[in-house]
Amino acid sequence: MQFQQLLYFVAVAETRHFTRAAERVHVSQPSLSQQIRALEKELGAELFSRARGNVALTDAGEALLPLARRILADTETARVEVQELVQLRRGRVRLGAPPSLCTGLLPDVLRAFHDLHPGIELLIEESGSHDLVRELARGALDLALVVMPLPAASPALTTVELLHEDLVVVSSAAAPAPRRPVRIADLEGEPLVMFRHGYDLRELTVAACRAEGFEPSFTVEGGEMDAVLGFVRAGLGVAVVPSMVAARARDLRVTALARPGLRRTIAIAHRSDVAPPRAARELQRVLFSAGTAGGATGPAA
Amino acid sequence: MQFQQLLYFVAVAETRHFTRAAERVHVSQPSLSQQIRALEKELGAELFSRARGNVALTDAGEALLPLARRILADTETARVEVQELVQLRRGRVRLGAPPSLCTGLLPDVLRAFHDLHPGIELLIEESGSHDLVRELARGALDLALVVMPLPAASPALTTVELLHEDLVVVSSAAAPAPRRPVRIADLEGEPLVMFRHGYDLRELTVAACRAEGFEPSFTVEGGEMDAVLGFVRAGLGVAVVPSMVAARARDLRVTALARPGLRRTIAIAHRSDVAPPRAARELQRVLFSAGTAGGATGPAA
DNA sequence: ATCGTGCGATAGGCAGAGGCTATGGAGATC
DNA sequence: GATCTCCATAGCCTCTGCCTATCGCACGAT
Repeated sequence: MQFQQLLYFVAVAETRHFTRAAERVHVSQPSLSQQIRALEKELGAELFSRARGNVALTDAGEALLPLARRILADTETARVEVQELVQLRRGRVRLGAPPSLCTGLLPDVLRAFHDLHPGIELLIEESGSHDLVRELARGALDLALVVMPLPAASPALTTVELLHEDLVVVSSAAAPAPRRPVRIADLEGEPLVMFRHGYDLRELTVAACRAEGFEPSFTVEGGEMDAVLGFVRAGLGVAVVPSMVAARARDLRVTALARPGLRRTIAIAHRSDVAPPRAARELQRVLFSAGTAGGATGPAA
Repeated sequence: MQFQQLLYFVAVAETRHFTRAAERVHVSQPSLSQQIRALEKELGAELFSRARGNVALTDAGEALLPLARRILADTETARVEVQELVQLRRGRVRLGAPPSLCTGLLPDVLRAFHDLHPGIELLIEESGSHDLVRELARGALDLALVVMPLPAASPALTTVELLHEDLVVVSSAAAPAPRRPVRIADLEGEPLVMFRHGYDLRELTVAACRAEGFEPSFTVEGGEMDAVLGFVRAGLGVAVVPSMVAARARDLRVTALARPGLRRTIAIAHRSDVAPPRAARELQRVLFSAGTAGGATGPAA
């Protein structure tokens, strides 16, 4: 049994006419007759009574017709469904990202992506890089934005650098302006508002201070991104955040760090062994065009 | 898209293994790979992610799988349904027959047929030959038992003689026994119980009397078969009926007609231009074996 | 590090299936 | 009775699907 045979069969059933059915399916009449015969032979039953000038379904033909129609409709559905995935009219991307990027980069990028492909479902997992790497490996995520370098002993992931973010110091607009530009060493003794454990920014900042030979002092610690910014706004201290996040908090004073400053590298990661779904690759593309077009520094040359 | 490709696709999806899938569907592994590739190319999307040692469905594959399963299940159903018709496990016969045969021949034959093929639906249309011929031509009946010869101007029907029935005279067991054997001429003046118009038996009997030069006289006329027998039983007169019917009315006196007597020829008719359904052909076969095995005379040599 | 092993992809050849054109033959039509 | 319509048949060609043989690659064991 073959799809063409069913197609021809339905055409004959509907036209009650071999020659016209052949025209409809764009084959010669003998080819159509031959295929109908082959189908009848395989099923072991005549499907049409070929009375002169009056082709009619036999009982076997009547039994086959609805199933043939359904099979053909299903094949069409299959084609359409796959096409919708291919053409990004439907689909799903499971994207992991650290909180700082969810606040800074993602809103605009996801908005742009959604405008391009409104049929694609976007699932965001907001976690530290460590968790994201694990979820990627499990197959629970298609893509993740991660802070480089990845934790040691990472599973086989492919990473592509997306952008470098400069870190800046934010402080309350009401407080006295700090010296500009701020050096890391200037943060010694400075009251800091610090993220909870798990933020890459925390590890990065603390490591930088230790490299300068001091332990940073926290007035408040443990909050998420929004809370940290709120504490800073309330004058509880200053915080080190990505420039992209600082740019969005317009009522805070933003001070750059003195060279060489602090920067972190954001990369897009996915499993090396399986190609991400079409929609995920498209999101990756949009992320890159946004990354290079936006204010942050693009990937290293 | 082809059925085999879907079959191979489902096999790979279920085994997650090209080589084992190829074994399962009894083709070589390259052939299977090639067909999967062809399917992927036609659909324009990868269906499997071929990670080393871990073949997995892509999103397109996930979308296709349920439809592929359903399509394959439908083809199997189609095969089975047609087979059931072919093997007479299912089906329908629309049989027309005159009342005398519905009373005489059919009960036993239909019982035998039903025992052979309990899944076949039997629809009986009880009418005069004239109506039956019309219904056959319309396609409302598959087969009809008709009294020969057919009415003039019959549409293109194929008839096969089934049996010759002798007509006999039945009379009340309580009434005085008629002379034996009765001649047609003896019916002159004899009170007759006569069927309603439309019975072939009526036309046949009246024609026979007229051929002898007299008009038959009816005490009661217009009843169906059962009513006529009842009137005879009640002593209202005698009636001319087929021997097969008379044999079933055991409380009536049955008297043969003197040679050459009266007989009628029963034939099986169907449209010449379309072959009857399988079940109808089978009923035809059973009718013949019953006709030759039963008490009546078989078809003319 | 090297080799063996398992697995999917690739190459090349063969046979069959399905398509086409041309033609046959049986009813219907004028 | 000539013609027309329409489905079946015949013969040929191409393309496809299957096969065997082999490659390439990653992984595991030695």
